[in-house]
Formats: sequence, structure tokens, C-alpha cells
Amino acid sequence: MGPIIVMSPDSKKAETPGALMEHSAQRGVCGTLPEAECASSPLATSLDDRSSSSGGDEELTNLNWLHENLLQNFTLGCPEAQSSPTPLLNETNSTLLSSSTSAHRVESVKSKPPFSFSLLIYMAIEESPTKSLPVKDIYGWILEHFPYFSSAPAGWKNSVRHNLSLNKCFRKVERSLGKVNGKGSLWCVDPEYRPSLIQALKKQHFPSSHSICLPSAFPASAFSPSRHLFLQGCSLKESDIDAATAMMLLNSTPGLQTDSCDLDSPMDLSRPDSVLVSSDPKQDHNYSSSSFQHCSSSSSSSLCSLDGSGCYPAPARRAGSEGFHSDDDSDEERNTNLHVRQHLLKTKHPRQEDEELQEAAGSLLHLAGVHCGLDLSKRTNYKLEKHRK
DNA sequence: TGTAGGATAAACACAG
DNA sequence: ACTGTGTTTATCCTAC
Repeated sequence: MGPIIVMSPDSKKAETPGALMEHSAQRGVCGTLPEAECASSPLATSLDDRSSSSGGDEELTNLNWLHENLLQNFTLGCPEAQSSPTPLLNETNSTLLSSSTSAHRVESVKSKPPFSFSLLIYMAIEESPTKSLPVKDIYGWILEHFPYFSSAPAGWKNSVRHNLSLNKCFRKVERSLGKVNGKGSLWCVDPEYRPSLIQALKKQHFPSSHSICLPSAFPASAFSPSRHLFLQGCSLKESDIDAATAMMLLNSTPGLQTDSCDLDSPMDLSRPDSVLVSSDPKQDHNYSSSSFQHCSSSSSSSLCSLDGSGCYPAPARRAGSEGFHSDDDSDEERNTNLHVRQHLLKTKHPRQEDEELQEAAGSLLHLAGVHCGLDLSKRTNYKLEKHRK
């Protein structure tokens, strides 16, 4: 992933995507990190301080964007969290909200999301009930959750289509049965590459070194793409995201290790086990490894990029994907997915992995200045201090 | 400095 | 004819 580029929406002619907004309403994205969970934290203070000191929207950081856009736009399927804030939530929340001027918020909404188009597409598709969307709905989802694009320079839709076509993580599904009116096909995520996209999400680079508060109690069910995004709000180094994410999963989802993975079901972002795809950081971060190595030759090097958001297909592959359907994977595809997941799951003993990840991630969080509301932080701090001695 | 990943633009074909 | 969709190519930028 590249840097976060804060573009000037008015630098070019704007699109008129308003009509697409209606798509989003029907999908009930319950995303959702209750904004309160975040606003009450040291992060909130940190963010606020920074935003107030940095001034212009051009200096809005990813974290600002994350906080002010994502955390408020998403509503994760976590109603309990919304109705009953965690102990971490206190009056600081309102303080933060009031201190963040509406103008600033408006500006930050216009800042470009720190996610590649591939990840945006992935999130859109994954949040759809059928795990497949037409391009138009993908537009709509992006517009709904990333208002930046409503005023973004024209061409982002082209980029979306470009990604769909070239990124082999996405596959086209012909609208054959019960053909819905409208053009085009449905697009879905190739199960084979879903873990890699998840890795890409976790790898999402967040520069800066702001602290952030992690809600203390995440219901496992709340682990959705949005949750990912929140976790990524931790200003971990890119190479540390995995460990930190895993650590938080381990702490927030008891029984994770014993939770036998339903290998027959599609990998679901709401399932923590679908996220913790590997215990080896090197392996984890080698997003282009394993299943992506078969990227065949292409006309240009850029067309053979192996990152999850750039797994461009050889023409033959796409040609052969016409029959693909997300709801009815072929045995071969299902087996492939199953094989990958099984391999990843048995990479290391869960308990060993647990301890290693917790320790490593705790240290990383500490180094990154992450103030974590988890009990884990106490343990890791203790370990750190112990280590220092 | 080279490479890779990602974004953007543009052109073109095709279908509704 | 227009619009939306899908594909392809090229170029630029940035991080590593």
C-alpha cells in the first residue's frame, strides 16, 4: 500500500454520483464502531491535539480520517456496543466531539480514504449479503462509506472498474438466472484470494505515531471489515499490524483457538479465525506469497503485481472464470480455499502462537505508543518492564 | 537507483 | 445515440 494521498477533490471535475447513494441504504451495513468507543480514549485526545495543531485538511492524517469518517460512518453490527458503551466511554467522548469542529470534520470527510481501491471493493463485496455486487453497487457502497468520493475527481469509478478487471482477487459472475435488469455482471471476491485481501487490510499502512485507544471488549461478532479498519487505526508499523491484530483478537475473542474453523463455510470477516490466517509474521506480511505465485506473465510488470490488491490475472484465468459463482463455488475452488486455510491454521500451535503474538504485539503496541484499553496492555507492559530490567 | 504497488487517465469495444 | 460496463495500455507517484 502506498501512502495516503490527500487529494484535492476540486482539483478536477467532480462526478455526480448522487444517484448511487440510494444503493447503500438498502444494504444495512451495520458497521460500526461506536464512535464513543474511540472518542473517549487517549487517542481521541491525541487526534484532537494533532488536528487542531496541524490545521488544514491537507494534513489530515489517516488516523484522523479513520476516526472521523470510519468510526462514525460505519456502524458495525454491534448494537450492544452502541446501546451500552464500554467503561472506557465517558465524558471524554463528548469533549472530543465538541472539540472537533464541524468544519474540521467536513474537511476530513473529504480526505481520501487510506485504502486502495482493491480493499474498498473488497469491503463492499464482503458486506453485501450475497457476497457479490454489481459495479454500480460497489460504487454505492464506496460512496456511502467514503463520502470523499462524492466530491472526488472524476475517474475513481474508472479506477474501480480498472481494479475489478485487473485484480484477480475479484471475479466476475454472470447474471444468468433471474437476471436483474441492468448491465454488467456481478463481482465477487475470489475465495482463493480472500485471505490475502484480509492480509492486505491488516497490512494497511498507517504512518504517524499517534496513540489510539482500543476498545476493551470487542464481541467476536463485531469483527468485520470495519473492525479491521479500526484495528488498523493503531499506529503500528506496517510490519506489526498482524501481530497486533492477532493479539487483539486473542484478547477479545476467548475461545478463538478452540473454535474449530468451519472450513466449508465461506471465509467471513466476522469470524476472527478468518482473519488470523497465519502466525508467521513474515509469512503474513508476504502478501504475495503462496497462492499468488502463479501469477502468470503479462504484458507489463505492473500487471503481475502480486499484492493482494494487485493480483492481476492472466487473460486465460479470467477467461476461465466466467462460470464462477460466489454462492456456489466449484469443488476445486472450495478445496483450494480449504487447503489454504487448513495450511494456515496449522502453521503453529495455537497456544504458542497466542503467547508469541501477545508478547510481540504488546511490545509493538508499546513502541508505537498505543494506549490500549485491554488488559493485555497491562500484561505486556509488565513484560516490557520486566524485560528492561 | 531500481522495483513494486497503487492511482489515474485514456481509449476502445460491447451491451442495454 | 447515449450511457454504463469491461478491458487494456500507459504514465506517474511513492515507498521500500
